[in-house]
Amino acid sequence: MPELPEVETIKNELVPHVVGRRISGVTLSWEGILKEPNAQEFDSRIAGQEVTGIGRRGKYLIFSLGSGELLIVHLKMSGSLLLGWDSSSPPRFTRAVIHLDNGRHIFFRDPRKFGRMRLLKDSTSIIGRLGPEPLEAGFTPELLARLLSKRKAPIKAVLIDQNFIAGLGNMYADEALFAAGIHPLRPAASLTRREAWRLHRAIKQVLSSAIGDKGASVTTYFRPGGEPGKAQFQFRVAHRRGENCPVCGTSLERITIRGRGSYFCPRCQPEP
DNA sequence: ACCACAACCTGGCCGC
DNA sequence: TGCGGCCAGGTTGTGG
Repeated sequence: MPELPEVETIKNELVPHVVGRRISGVTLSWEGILKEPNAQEFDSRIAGQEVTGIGRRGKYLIFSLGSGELLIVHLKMSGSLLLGWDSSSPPRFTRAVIHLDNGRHIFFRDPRKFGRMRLLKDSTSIIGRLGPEPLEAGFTPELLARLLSKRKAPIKAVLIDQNFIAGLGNMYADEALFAAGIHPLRPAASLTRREAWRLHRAIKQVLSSAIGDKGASVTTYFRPGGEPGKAQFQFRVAHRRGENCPVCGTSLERITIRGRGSYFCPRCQPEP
């Protein structure tokens, strides 16, 4: 599932192949992948544009175009962007193909059809509400502690709220809570100052380490060249129900919080 | 402002 | 071999 480390990796690995190229056209194999504008207008506005840069905000990928417009892509749960030379044999579940002027193509593959792309003149409506970027300097322990003190919901639910912090998803929230020794059902405001600081450190560590491993290939995530990431091998609790805790040996548990599977160690992360 | 939940989607896996 | 049920979970919209 693409969270911040996966989207960051995709961005980094697309840049050398895509920035400076022109988009000769886009083929929609499934029109629902385009959120706005309509297909006809999209085609006329994007054809011939140079990609001048690729950025990331939270889990959004942002392609800057020569006209100043932005192509904003969200991969949701099962999307990937794969580079290839042969558009006559796209990967299975390809929903759109972005054709580049050097004969290369970006295949937007997405089995579950949750992913979307849109063409906008201005990104503020999309990313303006997002919380702070957890790997940037503005995300300080003091800021995290202050934000947490205002929220009564379970800390797990708060961490995956994109308006609270941008980019953290289900897997890395579980990993950060384990690293900080905090039970996922603890009310956010109940964290002590010391716990908030531990959590701040854990979030940064877990995300940076996963970027170093080029993301986690738990189910459908692949890098643009088709290779998997390696971060899943570093997971200590996520998707490991029934396995033994790497710290204390206790059997790891899974509970559902806000409809999301939450994995934790009942001993290292004591009940609220 | 905060909180909670349903809906959107479909493939892969497991047990029977 | 087939089939039903579970699991994966980011965002949006709705309502309290």
